[in-house]
Amino acid sequence: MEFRKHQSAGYLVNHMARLFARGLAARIKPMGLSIGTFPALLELWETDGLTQKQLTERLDIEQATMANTLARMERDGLITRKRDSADGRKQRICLTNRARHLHAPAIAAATAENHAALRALSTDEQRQFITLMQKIIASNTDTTTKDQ
Amino acid sequence: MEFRKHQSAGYLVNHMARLFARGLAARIKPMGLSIGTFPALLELWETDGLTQKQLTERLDIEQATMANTLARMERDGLITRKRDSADGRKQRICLTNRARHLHAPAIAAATAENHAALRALSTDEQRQFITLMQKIIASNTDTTTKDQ
DNA sequence: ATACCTTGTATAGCCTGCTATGCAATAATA
DNA sequence: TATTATTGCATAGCAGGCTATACAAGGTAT
Repeated sequence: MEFRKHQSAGYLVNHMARLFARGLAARIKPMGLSIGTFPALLELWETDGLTQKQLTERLDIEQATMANTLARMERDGLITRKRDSADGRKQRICLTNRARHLHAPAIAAATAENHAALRALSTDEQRQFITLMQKIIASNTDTTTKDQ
Repeated sequence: MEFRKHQSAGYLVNHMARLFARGLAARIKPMGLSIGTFPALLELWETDGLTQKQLTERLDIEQATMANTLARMERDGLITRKRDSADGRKQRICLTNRARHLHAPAIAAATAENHAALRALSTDEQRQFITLMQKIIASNTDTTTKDQ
């Protein structure tokens, strides 16, 4: 049973994710943002008016998690939710002005955190790292029913 | 503002961590374990009777998080907590028989999950990936006051 | 038209992470 | 020795992840 945590991918991935989360949280807290909203904001900055369903699919997040995240975002004045006139089940998620104005500083913060977190790696190593993660994610994600 | 999530280390790390967590959770659920207990169990399987303080330092987890995790572990019959006779503030964490017997199957589950999650990578790439993560974690961890 | 199925959200309840705070035991100092 | 500081743990409260479940809106089928 020679299991060494520092050689275990799962252990390292978890630890690394907590370190990234702490770092980004500290950077975006001053602008009133928390990390859970970030992925949703990224999607909405690119295409406003997405459905909750579309967000869950694009972000690989469970529907219930997204519903709760959107509730907090609405509470914090980042989004508004409007029922779709054509299909009363759907809710269109729209950014508020506040959220639109946070685009540039939030992206800057995320970029800075990525840079800082990877500072121990050379440019080549950083590229390798990204590529390896993309492979891992692709092979562990069910793409058969996503984002059609 | 050309920010692409699939090129962002932070985004990928978060997604990857959720995938690993889902995978391990599914594998250890049948034995009545959840992922939050795993790091603590790893330490205790190696050296039983550690203090809560020692656990938080070795796992880079906040004290409050560890206190809650240990409370769940005690509730679930994985550990017992005994006050230290020499220093009444400290609590020695000891594994129950149940936890000791879970060692082998739990390690097997974690090993299997690591293997499955990395199946898209060659042996060389897996080594590179581990090494890169170790570098990132080391450069983002404050080692000045840890584990003295 | 009625009954049934599917789809999109919401809610309840839990785990795992965090910060902030309280408190008891010990250590240090005036 | 009495006071103060430090140390170790617990608790409150929240964010963000999950599963299970409820429910209303929209389709389908008889």
